Amino acid sequence: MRPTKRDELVQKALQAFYRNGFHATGMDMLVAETGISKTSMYKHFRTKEDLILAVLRLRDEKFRNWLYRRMEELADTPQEQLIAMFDALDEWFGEPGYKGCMFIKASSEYQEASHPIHKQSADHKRLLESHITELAEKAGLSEPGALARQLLLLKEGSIVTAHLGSTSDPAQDAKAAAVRLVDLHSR
Amino acid sequence: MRPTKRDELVQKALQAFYRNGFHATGMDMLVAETGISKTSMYKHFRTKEDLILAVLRLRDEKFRNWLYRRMEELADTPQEQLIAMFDALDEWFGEPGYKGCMFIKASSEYQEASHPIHKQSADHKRLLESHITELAEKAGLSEPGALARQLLLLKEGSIVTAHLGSTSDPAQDAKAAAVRLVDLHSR
DNA sequence: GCATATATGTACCGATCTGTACACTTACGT
DNA sequence: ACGTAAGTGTACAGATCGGTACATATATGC
Repeated sequence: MRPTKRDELVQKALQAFYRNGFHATGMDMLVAETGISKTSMYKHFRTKEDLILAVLRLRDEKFRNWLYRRMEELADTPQEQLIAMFDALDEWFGEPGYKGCMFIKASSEYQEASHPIHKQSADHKRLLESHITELAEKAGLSEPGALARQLLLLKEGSIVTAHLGSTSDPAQDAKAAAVRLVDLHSR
Repeated sequence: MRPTKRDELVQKALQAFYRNGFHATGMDMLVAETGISKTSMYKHFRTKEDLILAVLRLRDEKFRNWLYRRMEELADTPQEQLIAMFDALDEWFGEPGYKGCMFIKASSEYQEASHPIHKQSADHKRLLESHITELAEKAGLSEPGALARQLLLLKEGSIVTAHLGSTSDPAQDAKAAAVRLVDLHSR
């Protein structure tokens, strides 16, 4: 029952890090953008790294919730939901402030596999894989694990491509490929 | 006919940036790692950004040369070469110091689409798309542009996934999907 | 031999980085 | 009414950032 300051900080820090990157966003900039004093920040989080980890936890929760819900809203059956993932992504790519995947960026700035930030980003991807695999199982598709991994490759590829100044529509390209792959696993 | 110092700097800076990231690699670290004096660096490049742009130019040249050549070495026909791209990627992912795609990382640290570093990273991806599209045309496959984009989504996805602590083998997953997609375009 | 170009080493500038110290204010529970 | 918790503002430490100044060394071309 204590939402306020700490959560407000994490939420606003999320936006700042997403917009500017992790190294490029200093604690003083966070003070300016959040209106929260630096003393308070360091009372809640011992280091900048701890704050980033909290930000990534929030992002993981928000993103997965959003994606899963949107997939369910857009389609009824598990098989159609797998395809609808790319319609959801398309919506995301079209948002004004779209700047790619926060976890890909985190792992780009903290590259060592042993780094906590890198590990937590990897956790996010693993949770996604579990969920998509389950969905492929529910859909009764063959080789659900392999199919899920392939669909997620299309997802990651489209996320990156949508951020890297593509002229085409990566989500639609990915969807077209996904339709074919799912079809091949449905018989 | 003046290879030496400048090229040596760019080459060693490439390794340092690839290993540590762009923001995280300071000019003093480059002095320590390259053995080249800071004065010399700033005689060749007016700013760190200029150096990074030169590094990305070198990376673009080296990477595309390597990939195109490897695809030709691994397969004879254009159609097989498209598939062989994923065997080449597999070799890359297995290298000791593999840390993902330098251009994805560059665009993660310099996110604004208008930023020169971001734009140059986008150029690299466009050059790849042209080449793969041409290859799909030579192979006589239907909708070569769409197929090329789909294969590149798999490529980018596997590059990211290989860096983000995947337990599976992203290049092989991508290859399996690519085989199916190419097959669907070959009739 | 000597000018010129290219390299080096070191010291430094001002700005910014993460993180801390300290004195002050506000709100709340009992 | 009063103690405690939580927040604020400012100033600063120590390190590092990108970039420069300046004096020196080394090589090459004519």
